[in-house]
Amino acid sequence: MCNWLHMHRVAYYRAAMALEHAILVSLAERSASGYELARRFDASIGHFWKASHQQIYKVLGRMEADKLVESHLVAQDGRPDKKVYAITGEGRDELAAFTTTPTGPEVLRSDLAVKLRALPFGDRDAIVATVRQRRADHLATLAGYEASAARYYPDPSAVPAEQLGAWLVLSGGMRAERGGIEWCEEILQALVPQAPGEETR
Amino acid sequence: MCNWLHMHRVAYYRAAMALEHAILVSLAERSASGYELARRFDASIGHFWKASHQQIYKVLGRMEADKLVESHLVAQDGRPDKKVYAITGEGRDELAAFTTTPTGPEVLRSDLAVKLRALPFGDRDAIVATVRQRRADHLATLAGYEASAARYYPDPSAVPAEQLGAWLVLSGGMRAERGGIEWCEEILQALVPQAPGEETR
DNA sequence: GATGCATGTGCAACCAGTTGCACATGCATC
DNA sequence: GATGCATGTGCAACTGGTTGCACATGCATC
Repeated sequence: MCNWLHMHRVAYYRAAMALEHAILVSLAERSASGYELARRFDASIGHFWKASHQQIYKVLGRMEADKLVESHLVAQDGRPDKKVYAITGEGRDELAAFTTTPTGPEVLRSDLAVKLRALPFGDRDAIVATVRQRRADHLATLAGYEASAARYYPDPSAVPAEQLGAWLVLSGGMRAERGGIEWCEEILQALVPQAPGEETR
Repeated sequence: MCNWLHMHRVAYYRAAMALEHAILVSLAERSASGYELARRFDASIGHFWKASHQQIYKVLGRMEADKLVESHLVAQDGRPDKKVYAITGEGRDELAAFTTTPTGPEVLRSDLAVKLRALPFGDRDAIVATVRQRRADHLATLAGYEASAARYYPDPSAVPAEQLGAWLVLSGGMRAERGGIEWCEEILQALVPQAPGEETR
């Protein structure tokens, strides 16, 4: 029972709705409640696609109306009931179709870049502090990724086929963090020239 | 004449409104019409912060109401009149204040990551094609950045202080593109194992 | 018994950005 | 003269996402 609006949306906006597809991937791997999905987005997928629980519930509702997922209530003891969502056949079709659509160039939005360009008009020390913070964030995120990598992919040259995609994503995440760290260090070198040893924190 | 809404917005949303700040930076460097700003966003700043001309006109209108910028009409011959915007003192204050606000971790949204995680549920060849396209896009963007770098910063070790921020942004852009290219190549190696020479396109 | 916390679902208001469209000038080209 | 293009400004409708809030269960802790 697709109404016109639904068809319109699927036809024209598919490329822009990656949150739906991220949820479909997550549910294709394992069924989950909205709450569990939100925590997965905090933990693994969320490193590459953030989503609040409110947004997830909203999208899940729409996806259920679109028959991409279906839910059933599960009673629990010691905790509130939960609504477990599972991907449908239509959802799997949509996910497969998504992989065949071309992806436009990534949109990157860098607050830090704007601040750097504002260097002549702003507070140099504050910007340096921001860069140090950013560097620390990248280091912490990288450490988390490396722990995941060591745990789940101890031998990167022999990743099982069904985990290859997830491994490549994690590897890309580590690359991005390392690149971010190097950029921060280049910036600090340029803005705070001093003995390299002092730049450890 | 700040109304309550305005104060509310400035107080709570400053960190999230980087487009305004990107425009302020651009206008601090040189006054411009909306049309010219849109082209700058296509050319230089836009590599790190996209904005359509419609969005720019909308934000400029709000910024003028907020007294961050001011405009005057300029008649031209052979072309339509234009409305040239200039940054105000208040705008410069706002820009300086922006540089002192902490920046949260960057939100990255990667369609490609979602597609990679969808590998077991989708079309491997189509994903490979997407990665090849992405790699080509990164190569083209990088070539553009390198041309800018060679032209405007022939000696990276001696960048004038007032251009340092812009140079660091450009350098970060090149880093990001090179990182993206390497990631694409890692993905292609993993998905299409073959003689390296064949992976040139 | 109150307070806080993890679990669990969701609405309402708002904001930023996209898409599609409208309309205007003046030049160059078919 | 029509058609297209670069220049120029902008509105209306919509979507994706954020923020703030509400409400519920049951456990542990003060």
